[in-house]
Amino acid sequence: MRASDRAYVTLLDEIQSGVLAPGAVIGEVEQSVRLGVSRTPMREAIGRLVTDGLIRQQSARVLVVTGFDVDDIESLFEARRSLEEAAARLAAVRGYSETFSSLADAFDTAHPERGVLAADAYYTLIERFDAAIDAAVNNVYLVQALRNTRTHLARARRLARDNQDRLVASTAEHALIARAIAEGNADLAAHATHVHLHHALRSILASITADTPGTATSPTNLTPKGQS
Amino acid sequence: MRASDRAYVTLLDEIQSGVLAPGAVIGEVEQSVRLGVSRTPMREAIGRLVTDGLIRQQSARVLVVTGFDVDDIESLFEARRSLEEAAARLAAVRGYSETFSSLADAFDTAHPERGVLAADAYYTLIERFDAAIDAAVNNVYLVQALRNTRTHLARARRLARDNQDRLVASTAEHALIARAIAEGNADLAAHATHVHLHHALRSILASITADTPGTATSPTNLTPKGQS
DNA sequence: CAATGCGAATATGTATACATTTTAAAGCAA
DNA sequence: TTGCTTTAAAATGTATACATATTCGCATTG
Repeated sequence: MRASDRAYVTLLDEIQSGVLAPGAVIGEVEQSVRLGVSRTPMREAIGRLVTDGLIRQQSARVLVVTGFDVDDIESLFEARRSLEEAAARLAAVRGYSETFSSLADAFDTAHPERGVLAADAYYTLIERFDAAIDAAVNNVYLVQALRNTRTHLARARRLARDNQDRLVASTAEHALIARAIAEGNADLAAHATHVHLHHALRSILASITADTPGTATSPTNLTPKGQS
Repeated sequence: MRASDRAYVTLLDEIQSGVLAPGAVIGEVEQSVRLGVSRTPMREAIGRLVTDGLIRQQSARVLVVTGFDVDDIESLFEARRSLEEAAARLAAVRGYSETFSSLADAFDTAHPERGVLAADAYYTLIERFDAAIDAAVNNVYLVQALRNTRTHLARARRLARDNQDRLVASTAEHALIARAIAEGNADLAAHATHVHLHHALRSILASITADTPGTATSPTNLTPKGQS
C-alpha cells in the first residue's frame, strides 16, 4: 500500500469517526510527522480529502476539518434523495432480479434486534446492497456521486447512535426496496427509497436533538449551526 | 496562479476540447516537460483529473485519457436528469424569484439565431443560469455533483456541433425553466428540465450519428462503443 | 519455436532541499 | 495608544534527487 493511501485512509477514518473534530487545523508537516510519511504523499492525501469536502481551506495557509451540522445533514439527505431514487429506478429496469431477490431474502431473515453483534451484520448487508446498486446502475457519473454522499453519511451515522428499533425498521425498508427492484417495479423502488430516507433522516435528527442539549453523554462533535 | 493550477487547467481544456484524444497516454515527465512545470505540481494536476474521471489508470504504470462514447453520453444525461431536476425543484422553493425572473427575461430576449457571435452569448447566459441554480440550491453535495457533470458535458458538447435551431429551442426551454423557478412552480421546473434534457440528448446523439459514418468531416474523437 | 525467467531500463512513489508567500510580531511614528 | 510598515519566521509551493516497482526485451531452456 502506498504511503499516500495510508495517510488518506487514516485521516479519512479519523475525520469520519470524529477523532479529528470539525475545525481541527490540518498542517502538512504536523500530520506527515504524526503518520510517518513525508510531505509529498501527505499533500496528496490532503488534496483528496479537500476534494471529498472533508477538509476545506479556511484561509490562504490553513486547512481545517469541515464542519458538519444539522443543516449539512439535511443537505446531504436532499442529495441522497435525488441520487438514490434515481439509482433505485435504474436498478429496477436493468434486470438484476436474482441479485436483489437474494438481497431481499437476506434483509427479511436479518435480525438486528438481537443485540450489538447483529448491528455489524446489518452494516455488512447495507454494504452488499450499496455495491449491488452500484453494479446494477452501471453509470459512472451517478455512482461517483453516490459514493461521495456515502463518505459524508458516515459522519452523520456517527453523530446519531445506532438505535435498535431503527435498525429493525431500516432492515424492513431495505427488504422492500430490494424486492421492488427485483420485480422491476421502478416506481415502488423509488418511492420506497424516498420513504426510507425520510425515516432515516428523522431518526438521525431525533437522535441528535435528543443529545445536544444534555451534553452529559459522549461528545458529539456536532458543529453548531452555520459555521460549517 | 500556482503551477499545479496552470497544469490542471491546461490539461482539462485539452481533454475537453479533444486536443488530447481519448486513449492518449499521459506521462508525468512528458507532460511536465511540455507544460514547463516540475513533476510535483503535474502529479497534483493529474490526480485531480483522475478524480474528475477524465484520466484513468489503464495499468499500474500508464494513465490514459478516459474514453467518451455514446453510452457515456447517455449515462451522463441519466445523471443530469436526476441532479438537475432535483436542483430545479429546490431552486423553485428557495425563493430567488427576482434572479430567475431576470434570467427568464434574458432568455426571452436572447437571439441565438443571429449568427455565431450570438452562440457565445448563449453560452454566457447558460453559465449565468447554472451559477444562479448553484446559488439557489444552496447544497454543497448536490452542487458538487452538478459541477462534475458539467465537466463531462463539455466533452459531449464538443462532439456535437452547435446547431442553430437547437440553440434557439434550448433558449426557449431555459426561459420556461427559469420562469417556473421564479414563480415557485417546482413541478413545472422539474418537468421542463426533464423535457429540456430529453431534447438536448436527442440533438447531441443525432449530431453524432450523422457525423460518425461519414468520417469526411472534422475528427470527432468519439471513442468507439465499449472501450471507455 | 515458444515460453519462462532474468536483467536492464524507465516510470512512478517518496523524501527532501529550496523558493515563495503569507502571517504575525515588533518597532516606530503620528 | 493606535496604526502602519517592515522584517522575520513559518508554512505552503516547487524542483529534484533517490528508492522502488513495473515492464519490456533478450536469452536460455524445454
